[in-house]
Amino acid sequence: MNSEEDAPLAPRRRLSAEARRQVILDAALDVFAEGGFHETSLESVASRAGVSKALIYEHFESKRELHQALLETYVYDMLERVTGAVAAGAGSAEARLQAGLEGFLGFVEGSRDAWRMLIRNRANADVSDFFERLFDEVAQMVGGLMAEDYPESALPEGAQFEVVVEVTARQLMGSITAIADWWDENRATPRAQILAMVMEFAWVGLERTAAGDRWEPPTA
Amino acid sequence: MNSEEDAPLAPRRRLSAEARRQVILDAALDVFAEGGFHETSLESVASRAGVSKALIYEHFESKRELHQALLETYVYDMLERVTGAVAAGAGSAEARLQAGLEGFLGFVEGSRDAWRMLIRNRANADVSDFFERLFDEVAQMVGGLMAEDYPESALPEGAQFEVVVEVTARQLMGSITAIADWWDENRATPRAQILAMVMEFAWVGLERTAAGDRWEPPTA
DNA sequence: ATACTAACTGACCCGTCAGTCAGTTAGTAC
DNA sequence: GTACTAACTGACTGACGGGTCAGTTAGTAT
Repeated sequence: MNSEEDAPLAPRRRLSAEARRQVILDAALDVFAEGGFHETSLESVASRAGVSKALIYEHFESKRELHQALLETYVYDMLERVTGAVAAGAGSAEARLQAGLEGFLGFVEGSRDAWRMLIRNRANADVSDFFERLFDEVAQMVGGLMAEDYPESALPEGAQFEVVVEVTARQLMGSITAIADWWDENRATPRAQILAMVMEFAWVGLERTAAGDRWEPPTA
Repeated sequence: MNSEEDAPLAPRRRLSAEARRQVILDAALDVFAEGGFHETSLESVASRAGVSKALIYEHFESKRELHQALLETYVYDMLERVTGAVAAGAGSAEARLQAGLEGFLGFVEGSRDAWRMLIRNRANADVSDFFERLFDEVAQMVGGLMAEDYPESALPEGAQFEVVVEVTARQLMGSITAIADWWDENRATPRAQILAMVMEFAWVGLERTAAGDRWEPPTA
């Protein structure tokens, strides 16, 4: 137990509007990261920020707006990191995936609470909108990758190319978010190892799918 | 709009305790499948069941107990399907994964609302306990698979074998649940196609990881 | 000192919801 | 019919939480 005041716990009296707003945002991130939107009361945000609930309403119109302000901040941050990394990456799809992943893992590592807030609130409509945006990025990358090599002949019976892209991108995202989720609670593992494990599992499958390999049910 | 009464909407008057309990459970599954635990009121369960809220308390001690009764039912159902299929599957790991997947997809297809209830309530402690149980099954399978072939030399620097198993199993589960989630809202795609796409993406990576393939960062 | 403004609060309102209880009524037994 | 039981309900309570408002007080300007 630290008898010293933890930064946001005692920000006593009369800050500028700007500064107070930030204190509230930090407290809210903290609290929303622990539970879902509905499970979290504004009162708990207020007490975490060392401030009365009424003051929150001087800075935000509603609980939802406060929540969205947080999303906006971190979502842009994260999308930038990922798409920035992908765009800056060298030409090969493998290098681009790697770069995007590194950007993503960097975000999870650096903004632990923000990441928690996102996964703990997956059910929230605003949050799932965000994941959809991120998904679009991933799908575009996968689509680009597959468009290069994927032979018509590899399509499963009656399936459309777009469906294969979509499903593959969903799986990729599913495995990556699952690992980020796990990593968040097992920080001992260094980032480079996580990256290697994702690439081993996901890249291999992705590459072969993109190249048009088909899986045949083993004949019993 | 169907002017006929939809099954659970008009179960008028004086059922046996047994039968009424079932009506309530069905209604609850329906309603919990739409939103989270906290977002769903008992009043809405009651009106869905065509019954007063007080009656629910004749059959269940609390909202939580009702929710858990649902989980218990479907969780056992699902675990049985998956582990049963895995156990019954032929010897090869590939065949066992395929069988488990088929069991899983069969559950998602046949118990749509139950599956929705599970993913919409992922944040709920009871539900995540369930996913952990399912994960244990998957991890055991992956562990068994890797134990056969995985060469010591393939371990990333300083990583433990169990970590590689755990992370690989998490990725596998992540990609499978992501696809089930998508499939739930895109039923046009037949089950066999979903199966093929998972096997193409996930099995390939899994197999190679298990065999000890290592991913090397491309030299820039 | 006085006045002014903007940060800040305590106490309140009101809707919602889990959970309770005193009864009412449908079915059954005689 | 009467009596009994078990299914069932309406009207309630108490807690909680989002949102409001009439003020109070810290800082600043003159």
